[in-house]
Amino acid sequence: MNFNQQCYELLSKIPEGKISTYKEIAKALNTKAYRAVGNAVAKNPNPIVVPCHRVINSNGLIGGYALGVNKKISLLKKEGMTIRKGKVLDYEKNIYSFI
DNA sequence: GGAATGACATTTA
DNA sequence: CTAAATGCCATTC
Repeated sequence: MNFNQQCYELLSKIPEGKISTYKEIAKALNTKAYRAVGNAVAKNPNPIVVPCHRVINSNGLIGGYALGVNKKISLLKKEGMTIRKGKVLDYEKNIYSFI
């Protein structure tokens, strides 16, 4: 239960125009449960309050979204990301480090 | 308490 | 580079 809250907290810290990966989030939480992170975000109760659409796979793929992948892509594009074939181009430059 | 699931990651071919 | 197989952790049934 608390684990999910931690994830949401980190997610809300991601600034606009930046993105993060499940692995990075897990690392920020000082754990290796990137799987659990994905699980936690998947069950996010408030997709509007928490910018969960800024989380993608470590290889740059969009992954999935509760409200639909197309919605996620649309949001990311709005944020300034360039997406090709379900993956974000130059995602490495826009990864948020969770300082 | 145990088995199954998932918005993943890494390694190998 | 793409594709398939294996491992992983927390949550849920």
